Amino acid sequence: MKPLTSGRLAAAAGIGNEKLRFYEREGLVAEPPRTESGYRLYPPQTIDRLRFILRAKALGFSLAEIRELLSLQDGGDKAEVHRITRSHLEEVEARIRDLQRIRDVLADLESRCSRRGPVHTCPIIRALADGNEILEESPR
Amino acid sequence: MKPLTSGRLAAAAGIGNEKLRFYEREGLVAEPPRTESGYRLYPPQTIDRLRFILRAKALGFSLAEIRELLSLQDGGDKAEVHRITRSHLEEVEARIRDLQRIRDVLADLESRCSRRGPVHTCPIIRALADGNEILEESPR
DNA sequence: CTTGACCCTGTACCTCACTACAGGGTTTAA
DNA sequence: TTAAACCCTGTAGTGAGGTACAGGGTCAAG
Repeated sequence: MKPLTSGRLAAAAGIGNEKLRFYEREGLVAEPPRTESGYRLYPPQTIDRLRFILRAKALGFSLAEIRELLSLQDGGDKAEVHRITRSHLEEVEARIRDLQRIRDVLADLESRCSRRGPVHTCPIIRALADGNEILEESPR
Repeated sequence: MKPLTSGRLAAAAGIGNEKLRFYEREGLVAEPPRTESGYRLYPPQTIDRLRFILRAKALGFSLAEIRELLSLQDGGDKAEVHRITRSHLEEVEARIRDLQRIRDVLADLESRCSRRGPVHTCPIIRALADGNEILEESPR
């Protein structure tokens, strides 16, 4: 396969040209060689690198984490990969717990609110106004 | 109780002065009367309004949703309160499902990665590089 | 040889919810 | 009376992850 122009590479990865340039600025994709006239010519493996990025994003890794994972990909420390994954997993689990707490409160309030009558009798509004049964911890 | 200056009100609600001004600009807190010299003088009930805002935030409502809830608080439609809560609840539930899917993939990959050996044999890196067992749906 | 599709750089803008000044004026306690 | 502590306005910056031009240059088909 031959080198790809930025447009072809972006299309092959299913992203836009600007996003590709953004990833280059962010150091996720290496600066490719250029033609005489300044056009970027990407080696075809860059598609795999982009796919790697997109999959990691789908798993909720931040671009900073992805940058780390990429740097480990070719000859890094397995324990490091582990550490990053573990840390991300813990964050995800914490976020799930936060959201479940929120969901429980909301579901409870909702179920206890009859759809009729004056609004100030609504448990949702009352809970917000009076503060009973609402929690201290912060969601992100 | 007497009217409060912005600093006292902010302190009473446990927030900073600038945040208070921000909420005023955003229409969550009404513009209070002023002294001759332009100082804001808040009616003491404003503390309750701020607490309402903070509680709703703790439940993950956006400022736009909170603005709606506040406007319904004094004489709105109960069905509307319901609608907003329901819609937020559904969002929270969707987010939980996304994160659980992510958690499951991460936990599985992590458990299958021995901490030794070359990095390219690590299922985490392999999954990202080769794309097997990763999902299509996007998290937000 | 012209037209349109492509590529370049740089900068500005988007969302969300703040946060941080700069450059003043006012109030209060010692 | 003077210094600290407070208040005002307006504007700009943060972080994350992009998106959208403007104002050019280049390449391929007809």
